[in-house]
Amino acid sequence: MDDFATRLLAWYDLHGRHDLPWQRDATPYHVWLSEIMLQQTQVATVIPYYERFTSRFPDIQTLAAAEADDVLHHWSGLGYYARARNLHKAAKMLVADFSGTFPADVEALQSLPGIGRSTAGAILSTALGGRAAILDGNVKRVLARFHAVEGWPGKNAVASRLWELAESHTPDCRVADYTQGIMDLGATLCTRSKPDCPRCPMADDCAALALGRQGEFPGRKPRKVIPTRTTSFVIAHTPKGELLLERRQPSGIWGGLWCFPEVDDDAGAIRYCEETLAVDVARTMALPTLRHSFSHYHLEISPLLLTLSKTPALIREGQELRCWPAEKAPAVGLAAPVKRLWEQAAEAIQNSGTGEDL
DNA sequence: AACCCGGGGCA
DNA sequence: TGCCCAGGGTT
Repeated sequence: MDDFATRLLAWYDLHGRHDLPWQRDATPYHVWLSEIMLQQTQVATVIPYYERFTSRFPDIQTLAAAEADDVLHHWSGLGYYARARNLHKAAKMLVADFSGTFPADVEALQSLPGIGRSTAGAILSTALGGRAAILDGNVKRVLARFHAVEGWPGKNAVASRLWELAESHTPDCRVADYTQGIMDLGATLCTRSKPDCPRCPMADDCAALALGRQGEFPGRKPRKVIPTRTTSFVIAHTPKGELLLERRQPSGIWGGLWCFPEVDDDAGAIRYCEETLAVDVARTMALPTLRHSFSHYHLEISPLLLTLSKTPALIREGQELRCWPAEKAPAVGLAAPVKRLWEQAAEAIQNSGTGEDL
């Protein structure tokens, strides 16, 4: 075991995190689920989702047998919904092809959707007793600093170098503790901003610290200007007090989730009601515009609440439409802004019932 | 407003 | 192999 691993393990025993929800009963299922949720998402955000998800889907068989809408519902607000679709698909594959148990090798794990090299390494080393390196965001930061690895880890050459280093430091024993420890170090001391070097067990040999350049590693992603797109949402309100949603395409933004029908502008919203839903619009009310940011563009959403003169027939060629009572957002997959808008619309409807005109 | 984050998919 | 895509939270 190299000195890096020795010191890291000693630090982990004293100062690492030992009480995360998925550490309580570190089954492969629990570790897998946590690792998928932790992709692109911080621990504090994940915890409440993890708790809700595991109480609804306590084991892989329950997950494999569940409805996609139910799975997406429990993912709503967490983002990157492809993760949930891949998770569900992988659960079905594990039950069908591996009798519900996880294969204990990196290759087989990586053949499952949503599991790449790092996630496979984490599952194998943390829950299956194997030896494999991981390279998540925390580990990249620790290694890039310790070895002063220049460049942005999104570049292949930089990532390859970091993987080499990750492999070389991974010990032969106590791999689970080492893996958790290096993630904990990155999450608690070797943080992106204001790293706590005085408390760091690696400080003596940290190349970035020696150079006084901790803040410069890992190298930043080259950034570019991102455009703003505008869109309008049709919030159709039926005489029964229901709101209408449409299921989105399985791929792309908010894939497979339910969303208010999307049109170009207010005129398009009226046209949508009259032509697609084939009902007249009694009243309209604009709700406040909201801005939602993606990594590659900003979306400016103009929501228009439209009171329909009668309930529309919902049989449409090639699309899925459904109405739910406005009082409560339905238990299906909803993107964060859609959920927020649903609540705003419900409030606006309630207020209009107490005398205020739409 | 800038920045961060693993993996899938496609040219 | 090298981009592009995707959604939240944090700073």
